Amino acid sequence: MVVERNDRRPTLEAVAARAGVSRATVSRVVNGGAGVRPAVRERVARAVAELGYVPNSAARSLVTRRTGAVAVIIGEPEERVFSDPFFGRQLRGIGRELAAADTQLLLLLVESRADRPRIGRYLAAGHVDGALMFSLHHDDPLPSVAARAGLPVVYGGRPGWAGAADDPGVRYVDTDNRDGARQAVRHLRERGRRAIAVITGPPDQTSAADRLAGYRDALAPGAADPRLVADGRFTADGGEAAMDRLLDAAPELDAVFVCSDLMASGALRTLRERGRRVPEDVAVVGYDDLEPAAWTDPPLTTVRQDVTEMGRLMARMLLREVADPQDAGPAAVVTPATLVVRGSSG
Amino acid sequence: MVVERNDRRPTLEAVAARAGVSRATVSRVVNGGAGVRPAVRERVARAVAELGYVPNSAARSLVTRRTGAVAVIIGEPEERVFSDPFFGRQLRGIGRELAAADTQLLLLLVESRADRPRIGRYLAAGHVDGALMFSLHHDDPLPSVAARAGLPVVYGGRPGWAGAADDPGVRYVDTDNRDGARQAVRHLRERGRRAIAVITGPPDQTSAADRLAGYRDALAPGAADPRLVADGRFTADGGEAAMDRLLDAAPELDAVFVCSDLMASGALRTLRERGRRVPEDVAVVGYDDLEPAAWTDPPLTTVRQDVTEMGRLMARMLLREVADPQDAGPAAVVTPATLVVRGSSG
DNA sequence: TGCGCGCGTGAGAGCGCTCTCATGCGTTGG
DNA sequence: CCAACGCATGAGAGCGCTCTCACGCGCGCA
Repeated sequence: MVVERNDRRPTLEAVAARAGVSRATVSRVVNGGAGVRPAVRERVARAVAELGYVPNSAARSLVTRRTGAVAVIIGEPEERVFSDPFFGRQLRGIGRELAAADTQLLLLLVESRADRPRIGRYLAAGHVDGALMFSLHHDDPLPSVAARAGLPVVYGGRPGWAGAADDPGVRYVDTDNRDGARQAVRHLRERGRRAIAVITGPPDQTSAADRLAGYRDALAPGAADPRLVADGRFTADGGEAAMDRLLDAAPELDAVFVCSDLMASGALRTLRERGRRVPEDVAVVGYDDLEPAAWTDPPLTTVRQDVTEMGRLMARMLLREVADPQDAGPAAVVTPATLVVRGSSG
Repeated sequence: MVVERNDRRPTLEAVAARAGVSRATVSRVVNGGAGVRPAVRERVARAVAELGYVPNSAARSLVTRRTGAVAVIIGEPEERVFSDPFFGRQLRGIGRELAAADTQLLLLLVESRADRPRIGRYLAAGHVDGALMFSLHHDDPLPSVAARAGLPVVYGGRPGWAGAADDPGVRYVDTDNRDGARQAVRHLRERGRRAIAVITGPPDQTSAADRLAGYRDALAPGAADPRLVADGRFTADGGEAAMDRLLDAAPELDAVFVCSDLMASGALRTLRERGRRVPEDVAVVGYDDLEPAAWTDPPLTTVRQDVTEMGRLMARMLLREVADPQDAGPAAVVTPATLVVRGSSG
């Protein structure tokens, strides 16, 4: 026997019938109730409550062309997303800002290559009013899918593809990586260090490229030395290996600017193993100011970025564009970086 | 000057006109193309490609009553979600299973109390076909909101409210916490331990309650001793404090079963501080088998649960119910727990 | 040659909502 | 006392899609 499940949820029509008014009036009440006599509004509100009416989002967004939701897309495998406190803090900022605008945050994880088409379709199909994108490789197809669909997007960090920085249609929030790096290196120079090495991230990430540029900016004229540059791939192990290579190539180095705290933790390990004292023999400055940075021995001097605030800014930018695509507002916002001096730099 | 942005995306109508067929035929092609002559199908496909047509999800789900998306709801603040590898691994299992069914995973974070109504509305409004819920407090309103909306839900871990376990309408995937605890305690007894203490989690979480029950099951008859039970609240600090209390109350204890690895790390700290050797004086068994468990000194004997597999099972259960609400299938699945013996238990 | 059948296609209703516009009522001012 | 106005309400179109049903064509069979 097939049970006829009549679990159709109540419609506007049903509420209207119960309250003895028209659909239009119920709609008005549900959407704020302006221009409805208090007595009627009251009656409708009661009917809504009694039936447990909730507007059907599909029907509503079919006509309003709005969904009240925005997607956050992180192009990293779960293992990184769920172990790096960076994303958590950024999401907190985003979440708060969106909640204030009564907008639902949908987190979409892009793990494998195969996820892209599905997510692209999801975006293009109009499930969301906009998207925030992070950590996409420069050849990721999602930005162009979004652009073709006319979907507002704000990027976390300056996107890497050619021309992105100058395209006023590409909106992003970034921190001043270049200046942060400059501060770090200047600080090392002020402490009297002269042979300052750098451990960089993957050159195809703009944050890594910018930090390297800042390092070069702040170096003494003529102090640039290719032996003092090593790629640590933004991982702890990579940092460890890079430090090894640097010490082999340039044993005389007396400082190292490491472009992420994670890599710095690896570099510290190598320095300890090879008997270099920090900061006496080699001063170390990291980048990011993750919590564990303060736990290292000695505590890590590093560069802080206000990640939560960046999240807020991204959300605000997106909401503004969603509300009014005409009103452009700034295409990019760059937040300052601050040096946090601890023991590792002497 | 206001630019008339005609960025309306192409509709079925437009594709139909271009291909010289009716809307119905285009719809057929878009949805698989069964019963359409190859030549026509080809023509339509070309028109779709040329116009970059993507079906409007709102219109579609208005009639199909399907969205092709399911929500994952985690009732924890971001800081926990994004630092506990547990969720990441579970999400990987879920994500794989959903991707195979071409279903989009939406992660909804519930941080503050104020988020609930919005999320409740999101679920009730029909944005998703079903939901997976984790870590909800037993008084969380979301389950009842979902139930009222007729939304299929599968819980991660047996839900805690009264009667949940016996209600065939409540579906969940859990691990056999009770048996895992039994194995742990039995193992300690086999190693000759007699005064076996336990550090539990919050009693309102079913996993904590079940593990405590398993501990009691496996104890020697008459060996139950209230001095040997302490609540560590599932945190490292809580475990540290609980161990302190246990040693004060029952200095003769020769083993402790700690209901989570995190708490065990705290307990190990206390034992070291108070000069008890592990495992010679006090044997320790944890629970969860998080990665860091193997890093402790000595490496932690613990109980492993296949978290990724649990995620898969949850997703599969949900998809099955979404596909056919009649076909109930099992209301609950309990996966086995396995003891992993390392150095801390002697 | 005639009838019926099956298959490919189109016409059109309807999903649940919003929004415009018309309508009807009460109110005010001349 | 009537015209004019404003405000609350209702009627109805239409958002973009799916799906049922009817239609017409070509075929096989009697």
